[in-house]
Amino acid sequence: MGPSDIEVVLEAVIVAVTDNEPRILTLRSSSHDDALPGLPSGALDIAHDRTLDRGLRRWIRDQAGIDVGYVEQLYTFGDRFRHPAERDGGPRILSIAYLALVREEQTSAGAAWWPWYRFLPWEDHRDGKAGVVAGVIAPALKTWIAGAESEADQNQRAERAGVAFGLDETPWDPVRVLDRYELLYQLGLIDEARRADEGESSPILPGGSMVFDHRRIAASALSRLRGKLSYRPVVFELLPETFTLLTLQKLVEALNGVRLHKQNFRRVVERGGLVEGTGRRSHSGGRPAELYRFRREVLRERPRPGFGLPARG
Amino acid sequence: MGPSDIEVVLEAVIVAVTDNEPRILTLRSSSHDDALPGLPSGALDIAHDRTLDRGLRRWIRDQAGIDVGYVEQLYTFGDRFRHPAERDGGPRILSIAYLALVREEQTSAGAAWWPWYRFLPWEDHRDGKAGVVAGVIAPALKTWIAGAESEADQNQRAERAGVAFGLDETPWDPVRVLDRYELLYQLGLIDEARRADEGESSPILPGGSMVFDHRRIAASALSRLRGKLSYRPVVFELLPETFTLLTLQKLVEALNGVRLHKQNFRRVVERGGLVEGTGRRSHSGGRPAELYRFRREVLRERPRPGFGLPARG
DNA sequence: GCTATTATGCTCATTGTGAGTATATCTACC
DNA sequence: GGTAGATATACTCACAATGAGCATAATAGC
Repeated sequence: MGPSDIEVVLEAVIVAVTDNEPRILTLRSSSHDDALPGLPSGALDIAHDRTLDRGLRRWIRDQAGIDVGYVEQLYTFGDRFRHPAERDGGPRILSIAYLALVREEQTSAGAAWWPWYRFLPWEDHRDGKAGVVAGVIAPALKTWIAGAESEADQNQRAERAGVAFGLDETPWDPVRVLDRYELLYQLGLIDEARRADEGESSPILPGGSMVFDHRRIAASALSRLRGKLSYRPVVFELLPETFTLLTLQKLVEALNGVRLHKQNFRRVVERGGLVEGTGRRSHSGGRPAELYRFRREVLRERPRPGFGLPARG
Repeated sequence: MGPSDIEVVLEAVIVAVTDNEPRILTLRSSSHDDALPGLPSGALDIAHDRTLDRGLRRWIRDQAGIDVGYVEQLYTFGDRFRHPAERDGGPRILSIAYLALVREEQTSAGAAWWPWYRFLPWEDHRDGKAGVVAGVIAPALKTWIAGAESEADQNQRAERAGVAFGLDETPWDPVRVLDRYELLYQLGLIDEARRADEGESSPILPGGSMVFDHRRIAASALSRLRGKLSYRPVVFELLPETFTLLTLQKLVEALNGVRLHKQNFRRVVERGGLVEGTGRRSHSGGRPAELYRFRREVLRERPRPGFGLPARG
C-alpha cells in the first residue's frame, strides 16, 4: 500500500431557503428504493481542476445543473472507515466538505431539496423548545450522566450535556449544532451510529438518516452557517436584491432555529446600517412593507456586521 | 495520471507565547544555508494513522519532540502549483493545515521558535498603528486603487483596501489577517509572490518569507486564533494553571496585536465569570497581584465566553 | 365601515462599554 | 526610613446597546 492510495472527494452542503424552511440538496445514493439520501459529491479531478473551488463548482454544475454563488470550505474528514468501501481494502477516502448558498432552489433530475431540519429536528426551536429535546433527548442524557463511573465523570458529562443542549440554567446556543450531534452519536441515538450487527431496532430519535457520515457534515455546515451569521452578512446571499424586513427576519429565524423580537430586530438591522430602504414597498397581507436592500458600506463602518442572537437564550 | 496521484500532507502552526511574544515553531526546509524557514509538516501515513488528528500528533512528537494539547483543523489547501514539486510532474499535493497550542516552548533539535510577527509585522499594533501600514502599505494601496480601470473598479478596490487595513474611517479589525495577507500578495508586496524571473529585488516590505505558501498558512492560523478568542476561552490553553490578570491581559494583547484598557479588561474578565481568584498572590515588581484560575463553569453560564475587542478600534 | 393582518414608532428599565480619576501595596535604592 | 517607580485595584460617569413592552398606522377582504 503506497502513500497515494488515497482518494479525495469534495462534498457539498448546498443550501437554499424557501417558504421559511432551509433546505439542502440531496441525491439518492444508489438505485435501491430504500437507499438513504446523501450529499452531492464528486472526486477531485487533478487533471482538470486547477483549484479545489473550481472542481467543486464544476461537478455541482455537471451533476445538479446548479451554479452556486457563495462557497466556503468547511472541514476535511479523513478518519479511517468513515466510508464502508474502505473496509473492503479500498483506498482511504478523504472528504473535503463545503458549504454553498444559492438564492433559489434550482431543480434538477435525481436531486431533491429536503428540509435541513428533517435530518436534525432538534435544531429547530421556532415553535418553542423543540419537543424532541425535552421528550427524548433530555431523559437519555440524564441516564447517560447517571451512568458515569466516578462523580468527577458525572460532573463532566453533566457539563457537556448542559452546555450542548441548554439544560438547567444554561442557555440554548443555536451554534452548538456539532456538539449536539456528536453527543447524540456517542449516545447511540443517531441511527448511523448503530452497527448492523445490533439488529434493526427502529429509530429512537426522529430525524432522517443519511449515507456514511453525511449527516455529520450537514451538522457541521449548519453550525458554521449559524456562527457566521453573527459577524458576516451572509444571509443576503440567500435573499433577492430587495426584500422586506419581515422576510429578512424570517430567514434569520429559520437558519438559527429560534424566534426573534420583531421590533428589536428592525432596530438592530436599520440602526446598525445593514440595510437601507428603497422607497418602494411590497403589498401582501396587511400594511405594505418597505422594501430594503443590503447596504455594502456597512463593511467599512463596522468590523463584524451581522445578526447577533439574544445573549440569554 | 490516475486519480490517486495525490499526496496528502499535514502541516501545523504550533503556537507558544513567551515574553509576551507569540511564537511559532519552524524548521529549516533543507540543508542550504539560505533556506527559508517552513512549518513542520508530515505526510499522512494511512497505514498507521487511524485519524488525521492522531497522525498529526504522531509526527509532531517524532519530528519536534512536542506533545501538543489543543489542536484544531484550519483549512485544506489544494490549488495546483502551490508546491514547486508539482511543476516537475510530481503528484498533486494536498495540505491539511492545523493550529496547535502549547503551554511552553519545548525545544528540540533543528526546530526554532520564531516570533509570529516576524513573518507578519503589520499585524502587531501594540505600539501604536504599526509603522509599516502607514509607511509602506497605505501608499502602495493608494497607487493600486488609483490604477483601477473604471470608477466602479476604483471604488471596489478602495472598499477592499479600507476594510482590510482600516483606512479612512474604517476601524482596524485584528481578525482580518487573511484578507490583508491576500491583498498584499496580490499587490506583489509579499516576497513569495514574486516569481524568480522577475529578478532579485530586495524585499519591499519587512517581514520574513517562508517556504511555499507556509506564510499564508501562518496568516490563516492567526486569523482563526484571533477570531476564536472572542467566543471561546482558548487563551487558557497557553497559560499555566494560575496567572495574574496582567499576564492574561498581556497574552490577549499579544495575540490580537492591540493594547487594551486595563481596568475595563479586569471588569470584563471578572464580572464575566471567566476567572476566579485563588487567594494566593504573585510577587514581582510592584504591588502583589492576585493569582486567578480559569473558571470552567463559565461555559454553562454564557453561550460564547471569550475576549471581545473594542468595537471601534 | 369593520376586522384581520402586517408594519412601524416610541418608551423604559437594565446592562454593557469606553474612558477616566483616585488610591493601595509592593520593591529597589538612597 | 523615606521616596521613587511600578504595579494592582477601586470607583465614577456618560453613553450605547439590549430585552421587553405598548401604541398606532396602513393595507385587504368583506
